[in-house]
Amino acid sequence: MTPAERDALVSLRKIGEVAKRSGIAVETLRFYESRGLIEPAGRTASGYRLYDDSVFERLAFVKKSQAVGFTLDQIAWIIAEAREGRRPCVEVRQMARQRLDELDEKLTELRRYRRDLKRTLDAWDREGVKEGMICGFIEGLDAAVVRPVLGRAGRWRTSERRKP
Amino acid sequence: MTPAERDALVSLRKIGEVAKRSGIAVETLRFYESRGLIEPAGRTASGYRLYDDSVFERLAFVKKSQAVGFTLDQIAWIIAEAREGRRPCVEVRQMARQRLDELDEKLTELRRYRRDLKRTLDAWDREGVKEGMICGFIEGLDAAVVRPVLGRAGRWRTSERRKP
DNA sequence: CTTGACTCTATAGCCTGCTATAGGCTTTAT
DNA sequence: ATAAAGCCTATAGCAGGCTATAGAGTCAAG
Repeated sequence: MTPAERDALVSLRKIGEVAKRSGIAVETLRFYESRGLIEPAGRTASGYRLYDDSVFERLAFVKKSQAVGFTLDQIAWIIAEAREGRRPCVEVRQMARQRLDELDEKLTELRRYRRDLKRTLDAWDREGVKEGMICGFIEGLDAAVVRPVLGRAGRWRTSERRKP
Repeated sequence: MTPAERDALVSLRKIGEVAKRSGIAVETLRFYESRGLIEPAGRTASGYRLYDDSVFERLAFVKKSQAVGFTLDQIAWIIAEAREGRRPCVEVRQMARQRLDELDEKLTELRRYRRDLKRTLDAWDREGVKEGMICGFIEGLDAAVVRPVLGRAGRWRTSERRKP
């Protein structure tokens, strides 16, 4: 019985198999480990990571947490708490609630944004190309359109870290 | 009459004043220049950038273009076209239309996403903390929730660059 | 004439979640 | 026995739009 066969009997998998089964790339799994999201059950004598099946549950947890919108840091924090026997329910709820609020904010922003763009396009269609630098581009937009541009840089959720 | 006074008479401003008037940071202005978005009307003997008032129009153009959702590269392209005497109306319209489509897509995605999160939170409130790793967190989410997670990493507009 | 505000270039960092590369061992299949 | 495939660590790069720092020159006021 080779070592590999022994491992297989107790369901220990190398990283490649975990990647295949989970659909998460090998490099990403190592990256997740570095971020404290997963960890191998052990290592072979030669240093290969060995995972038991609980890693799939863990990965599901990570994916679902991401689906809720948590950052990897938040997820790592939750996992660390859980590992120390705590159940950070209150905080997790709060985090989720905050995400919901952020989401609503973003939705409002995007809708307004979409409305403005639509208006501009319609104006172009109605009035055709006008004077101005580019096809009446500037004229087609009223000053109100010039807003913070969606939290700068087209991102959302990024903690605003700008000096006033 | 000092050189500075002469410049003032023909409305030539140094970068700091442009920054103050436009509300755009000095470094950002230089950054914009490096990206081909603006350029000084000239330089002083000692190398200071001098801008005439057209820079404000230009900056307004940039801001408005950003407000429509164009990337700096796109904006730079439009400006370059204009500088060569072309009026890339057709392309600009197409770009705007594409942005509108992307926006609609993103809105749909966000709405669905919000709905799922709301559902999860409501379930928590209704059923209280259940079994599971973290306060029934995993159980509270059904498999359908585990989706590409908003184009990965909470971004939008980023060109999808993942291998299948 | 000095001090401090301003400007210059060049380069690096931020943010997030990966993705890729280099260089070197180990295991598996032929 | 050998070569391909897989694994290891460490480090760098990407996307996008800035922001910051270092080190040095310039200019205006007191």
